[in-house]
Amino acid sequence: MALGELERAVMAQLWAAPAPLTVREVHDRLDRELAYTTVMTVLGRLAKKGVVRQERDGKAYRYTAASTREQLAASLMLDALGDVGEDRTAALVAFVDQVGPEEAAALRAALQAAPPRPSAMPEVPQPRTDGEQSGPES
Amino acid sequence: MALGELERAVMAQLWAAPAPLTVREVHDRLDRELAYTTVMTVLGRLAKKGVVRQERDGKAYRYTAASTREQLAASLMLDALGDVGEDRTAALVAFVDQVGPEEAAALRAALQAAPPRPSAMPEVPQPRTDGEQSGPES
DNA sequence: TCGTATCTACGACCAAGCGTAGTACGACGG
DNA sequence: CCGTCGTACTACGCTTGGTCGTAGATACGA
Repeated sequence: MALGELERAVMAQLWAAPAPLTVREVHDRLDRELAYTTVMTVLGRLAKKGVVRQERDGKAYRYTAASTREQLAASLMLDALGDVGEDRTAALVAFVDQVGPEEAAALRAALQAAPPRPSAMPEVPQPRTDGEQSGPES
Repeated sequence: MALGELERAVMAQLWAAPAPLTVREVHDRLDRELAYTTVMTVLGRLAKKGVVRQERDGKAYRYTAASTREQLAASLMLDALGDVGEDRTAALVAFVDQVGPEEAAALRAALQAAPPRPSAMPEVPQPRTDGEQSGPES
């Protein structure tokens, strides 16, 4: 689904904030000179896509990112992987070839942490793994 | 940049063919009922994006994919990684968490095959687009 | 030399997604 | 009762992708 430029900027604010933000708060934190309603529209669109969650707070809404930045990035990568590659493993090989050594190292470490066990659940608070979470599918 | 639906279908034909194809050939192989010019336009756009290369063959052009399907998938994944994640390694960890065990195994194997070496660029056709090369950037 | 079949080059149209914003309207505090 | 704040709805311009039509060059057979 891939976010647009402004959408990404908005997400950045949500990710940076420790707590849910209102439209006004997001608007104020964005450096750009935007109309209040612009930010509202964007947040609404993000909510419709499932990328952010909105919770009522009195008259206003507060918005939170539905998944972490990393999870979203991972989902997007998965999308790309599925879109073009039917041979996923081959694509992954190519991917490893294209990432730099640092990233390769990171991958190695990640794979070590999550062995071929389906239950790759460390004691880290895994965000909301019910029906759907990390996958704002396109 | 992410390809559209038709664009992907066209690419599939190019990847499936053993040799460069003309517009007509692609058109004939596509199952859909499309105007000849539609396929031509799409091929032209793909060429402009650097995803396919066109070589003159008499009056007509012959088209080839600029990179393998796997490489393109990998590039797209890289794009996704860069778009949302500034913390690339963390995103990679999340990615590993999201891929299935089979893919994880593939990754492991790929990492084993390609040790901490820089410049892991095989002799695969790099998208000859004068200005830019390895990246059908978004 | 004509007519026809091919091609490419251009331009056009439409739908969808994104950036941007105005207007209408309900709720609240003075 | 009135200004403020917040949401809902609508809209418009742009870009991109899907889909063609038309025009111009060219090759080939009659």
